[in-house]
Amino acid sequence: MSDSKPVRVRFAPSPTGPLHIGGARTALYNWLFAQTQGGTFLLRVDDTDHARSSEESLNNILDGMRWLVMDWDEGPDKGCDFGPYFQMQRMGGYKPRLEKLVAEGRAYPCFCTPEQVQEGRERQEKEGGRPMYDRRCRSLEAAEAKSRVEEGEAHTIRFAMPEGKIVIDDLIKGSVEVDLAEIDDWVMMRADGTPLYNLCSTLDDLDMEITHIIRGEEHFVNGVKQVLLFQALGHEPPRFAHLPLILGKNGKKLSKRMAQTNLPDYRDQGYPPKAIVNFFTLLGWGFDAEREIFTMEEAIERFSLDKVQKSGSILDDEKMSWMCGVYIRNESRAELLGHVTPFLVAEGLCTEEEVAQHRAWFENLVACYQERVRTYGELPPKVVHYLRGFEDYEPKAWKNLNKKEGTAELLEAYKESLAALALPPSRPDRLDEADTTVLLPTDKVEEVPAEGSTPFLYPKHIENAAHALAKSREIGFGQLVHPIRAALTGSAMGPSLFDVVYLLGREECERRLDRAIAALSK
RNA sequence: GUCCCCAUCGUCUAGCUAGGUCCAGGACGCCAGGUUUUCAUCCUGGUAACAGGGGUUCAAAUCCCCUUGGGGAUACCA
Repeated sequence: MSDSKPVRVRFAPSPTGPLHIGGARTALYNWLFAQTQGGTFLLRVDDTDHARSSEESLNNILDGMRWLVMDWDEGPDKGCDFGPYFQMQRMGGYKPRLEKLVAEGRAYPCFCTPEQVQEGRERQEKEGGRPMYDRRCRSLEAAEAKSRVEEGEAHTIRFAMPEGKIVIDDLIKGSVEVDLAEIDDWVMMRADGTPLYNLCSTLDDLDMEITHIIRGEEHFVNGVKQVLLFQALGHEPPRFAHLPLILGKNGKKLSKRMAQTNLPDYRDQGYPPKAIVNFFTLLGWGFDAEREIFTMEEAIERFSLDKVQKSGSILDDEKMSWMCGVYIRNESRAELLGHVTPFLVAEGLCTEEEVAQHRAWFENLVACYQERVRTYGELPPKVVHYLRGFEDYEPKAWKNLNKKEGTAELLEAYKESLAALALPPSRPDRLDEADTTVLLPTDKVEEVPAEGSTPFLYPKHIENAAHALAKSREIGFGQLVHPIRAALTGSAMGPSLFDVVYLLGREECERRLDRAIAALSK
């Protein structure tokens, strides 16, 4: 039984486009399986579709795998015993065995043109049968075939399908009986002499001692062809596990219309890779009855192929989004800032140097938005006003400013009350101590020291002052807070207002209050 | 069309292998409350499913059959 051999699995993408999320999940399940078995996970590039393969796609796939932290034990960039890991570089091994199969009558040259084959298919379909190659070249005399080949006549090599039935014992689908008469005499080698997927893949899996082939369900019929080829070659085939597909919201095969299908897009928008991996692991497999958030280490402890769902699953991007939020909320402020910085820089809001210089302030800033974003990419637009100011008041904010008579005067009073408080200075004169001593957001601060006992004012103290002001003017706290938020941020939403005041610092708060007062008096 | 696979809340799933503990559990979403200076987070509660029909059995979400529905495959693509 192949089970006794050391487990070796492979992810074998064809570099014809960016890494698709379906492919990423296939890779993930292979990786997971290898981990659970203490086996080897290798990456092989199935680039026999030379017309569509590109180096760009290859790099894209490799980057995507690395981003998801699925490391491979063997692959294109690693020197190992079973290389090379590009099929196009393994050509030498294909020809002799192909010739042997022809000599044995297990494969045969076919001189039909694509057009002739197509006609044959259409005719059969019209007659109510299955659209298959009519196998006319299979009955050619061996000698005749040989001489035509030697004369250089264009031909493909087809596999001579045996008769009868075969039972595939799929690790996910279970036993499936297939009538061989349903399957074409498939082409192993093109007329131009280049080999095709089912040939290369089989030979490579054989040579690389692959024990388990885990891949998408669309390959199921290929599995039958490959088993037959293994047998024709006199070898025990590996075990197969065909994963159900990921479907779009309408239950149809996932397409670009329905969701993002390319992994790089998720990375570019700032989805946390761990959340993606968690989510895709869960899509088609259940951790247990109660939990859906888990680490890969935990998944490895209990992952098994026979627990994989047999039916396709619809990608629910709302749930994925929720899960991303969970992961972001669980990050430390330093991790969060590390992940967000590239997005801030890409938006031109700051440079890496600035972040490094004012690390404490930036950590406080992003920490205030940690519960308000689900991807790293959502953060920059929310914090742009701290770094660049804002152009116009949002309609809702403007309404909050204008709701009542006397708001300008109220803002003036607030500004004066601020003058009495020990607010930290605004950037660029900000002091690091202001943000290393006082950590935001306040609702995560457990204990606030008494006012005056520390050199820096806590947002809580700023809030106390605001309460006092509201009381003295006999207005509700909300009546005070809403216009101030609008004046300070141009928006009606955001973190605790006094965290905002703290982050902005004295001069900037005064500036923005003045601006609002001026705007109101127009 | 033909062949293969699948079928639990709108969605992801637990339960099905060894039928009773399931008038079906969790999560996302949604709805309603609570916390709160807004938004978000958080907490509480609610909504909602065994596709249909036949069997087998004392007993079926769990086993069998049919129907229906969905998916995949039918390339000198992978």
